[in-house]
Amino acid sequence: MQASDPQSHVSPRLLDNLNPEQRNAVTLGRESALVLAGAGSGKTRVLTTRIAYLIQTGQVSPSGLLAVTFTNKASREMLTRLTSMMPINTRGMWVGTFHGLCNRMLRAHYRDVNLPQTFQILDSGDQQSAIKRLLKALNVDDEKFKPREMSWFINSAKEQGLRSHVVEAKDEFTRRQVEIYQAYDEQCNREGVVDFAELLLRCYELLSKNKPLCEHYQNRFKFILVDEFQDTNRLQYKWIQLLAGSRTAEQSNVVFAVGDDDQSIYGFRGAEVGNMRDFQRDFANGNVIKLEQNYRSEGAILDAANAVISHNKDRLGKNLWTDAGKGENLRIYPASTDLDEAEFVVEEARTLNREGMAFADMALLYRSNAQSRVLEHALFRSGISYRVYGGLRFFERLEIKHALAYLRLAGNPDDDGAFSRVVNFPPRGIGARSVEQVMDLAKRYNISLYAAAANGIANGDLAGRAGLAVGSFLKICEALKSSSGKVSLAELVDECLELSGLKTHYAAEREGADRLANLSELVTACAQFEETFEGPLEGEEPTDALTSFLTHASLEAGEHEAGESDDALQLMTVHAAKGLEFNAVFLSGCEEGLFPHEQSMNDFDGLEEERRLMYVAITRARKRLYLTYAGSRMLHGQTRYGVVSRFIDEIPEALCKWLVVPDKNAAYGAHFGAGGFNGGYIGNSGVRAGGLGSDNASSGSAYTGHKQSYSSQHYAEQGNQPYGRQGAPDTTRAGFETKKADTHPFAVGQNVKHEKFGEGVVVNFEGRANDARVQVKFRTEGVKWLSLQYAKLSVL
DNA sequence: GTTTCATCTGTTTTT
DNA sequence: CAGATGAAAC
Repeated sequence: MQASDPQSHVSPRLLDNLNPEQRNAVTLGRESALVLAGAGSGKTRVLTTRIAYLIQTGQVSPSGLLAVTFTNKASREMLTRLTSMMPINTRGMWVGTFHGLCNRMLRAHYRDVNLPQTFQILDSGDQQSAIKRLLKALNVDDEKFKPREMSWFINSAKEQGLRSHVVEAKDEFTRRQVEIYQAYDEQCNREGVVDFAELLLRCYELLSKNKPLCEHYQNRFKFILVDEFQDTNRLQYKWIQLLAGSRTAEQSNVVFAVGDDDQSIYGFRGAEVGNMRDFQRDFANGNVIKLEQNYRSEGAILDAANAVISHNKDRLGKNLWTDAGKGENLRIYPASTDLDEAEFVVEEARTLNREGMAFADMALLYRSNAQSRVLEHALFRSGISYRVYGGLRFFERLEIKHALAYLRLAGNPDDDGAFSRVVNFPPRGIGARSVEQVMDLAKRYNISLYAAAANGIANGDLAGRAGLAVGSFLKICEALKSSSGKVSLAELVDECLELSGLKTHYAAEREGADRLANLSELVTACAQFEETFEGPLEGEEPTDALTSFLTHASLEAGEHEAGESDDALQLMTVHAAKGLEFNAVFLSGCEEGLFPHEQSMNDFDGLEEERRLMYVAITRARKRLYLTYAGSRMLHGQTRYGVVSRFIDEIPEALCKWLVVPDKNAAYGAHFGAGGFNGGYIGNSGVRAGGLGSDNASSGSAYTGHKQSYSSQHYAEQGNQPYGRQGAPDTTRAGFETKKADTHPFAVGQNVKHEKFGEGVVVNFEGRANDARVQVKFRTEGVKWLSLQYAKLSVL
């Protein structure tokens, strides 16, 4: 390797435009290293360029390296970039997520791990229902052992590499949990299914127990690259250790780990930041490369991020810098309510758009999904197109799950989860009673539900109406099973939708149109999948298209990729935004209890993780960042009063520009009337420094008379400590509702009465003055739009 | 056996 | 507030 300069073989521009640290990382020799890559420091670029570099310099063949990421998106991105850098056939390369790669190994050695070739993967929902089913079968009180908590217990044990027989049980309760854990694993084995954590654990055990096999992989993967290392859990760490080989340092494979401890935001699901420290000890041996130059955000944004994260105690230490200018200050908007916050975002996004920024370059972020509702509502009314990421994904939709359950049964009749999901869906006269009979039979003979049902009918245990109904269900499954080898995947699904009666069922249902559309989307998805589906590589176990598709459905859940074309504002949680960047970012709900979330703010680790989450949020923005919070918001059906997030307080005042809406009416009046008034709020820096009183008084006559309004009251009362306990929420509330009454008397939620339609409640409104219309949900007449000008509507 | 209504509950992030 | 579950009506 030293004989000839390896760089001479490298394609001409591969290493261009890399800064010294990046280049260092890319061209590193045969040694393990930890790359501490700050947000926006070109992490993915380094990772992919290194792969290209290793291949081009002949240090490794494409099949001799293993690159593992955390998300499907990241691995796809890696492959895309790689193919754009060099002509390469990525098929056969071991690039994927932890779960994807483990799945691949388990499929290849399914006999060694005691799994059926067609084993299926339980997603978290499937796992939950499996546990519920188990608890019922064991006659365990699911109030005392809640399925949620049980799945947490089981998953965290697995993520630490612990099987039930080695879990320590200090008390009776835990002992019982361990028993359930064991029973759960037995159930999964019986049914031939694995959950997410099992995928990793089973693979780890395969390698650790099967020395020749482990050595085979160790010999193969000379270079191992790990993305988002801070998100790895203990089991993943040990898996990497196994593959790296625990031989002498010279012989051991090279592990190149890239991560950012400041962006570790998955501790709640078992990720251990501590792995980064351990890695330095076990692998890198002090070999740490820091990427600290940020190419994404402008100065003020970056400074704010650094300031916030500096409050964390437990850090490896890293400070991002940029040679971009200071840029704009962060804009902070204290909204009166969540509705006000949403309206602000709408107005502001519109203004930015008018000024030339595409909506698609803006993101609206929130801490928890529940917050998106109000925001979406405001966007919907404004007519701005938007896209929500996350939420329920394609393969998680109920109707899709049902259809997939039939397909799973076609592939593996022992899948009791799938069986119970659809025995009586669509309803075919198999009630709880009949299902119980089948379950009893299954338990008595220790066989699957499917087998029990078949036996029961054959030997008369299951007779009469119940027997007939169950028989018809089994017929459907058999028909699908016999078709599965013969027809194409898409045809099979089509047949499944017909035979099962799902199509008919949803066609008859009042609100079934969407579900029907999704089902036909499923057929399309199958056709597409089949097109790209390639048989096994040489030496690989053949996997049929059906099993592959079902695996794909569990592992990838189907991100929404439609609608890329139109210019839509992007809505997502902060977690979902990790790795992305936008010209403008709105971070909503910057309130204590929400962000930091109340579930996390009480313990030290939780709070530090929340702060890292804040750091992630801030560093998503390139040019402009808005932080908004609301004095009150609806949460779980009741109004909650919030105070500004401590994280905002951790941002130096000099980087902030406070936006205040002194009076909504004045702002709207100006907005709709005179054209010149832009936005309706006044920039105010130094508010928190205590200068507000005078600032407020001098900033214009338009609103000085409205001391009632939330913002001014807020500051007037609280001076330079804006987030003390909320003093007078009642005034706030009154102020807000008065405002509503001014626009028209029928606020959302108002109970009203109509001469013809009777009583109802206002659910929406639009327009103003003469052409105002309200949407009313009547008790008996359904939902109607009414024009206030004509409809005789009275307040109740 | 199925539908509907009412009550309850749980609320962070996800491969 | 919404989704899930359970009890009573159909």
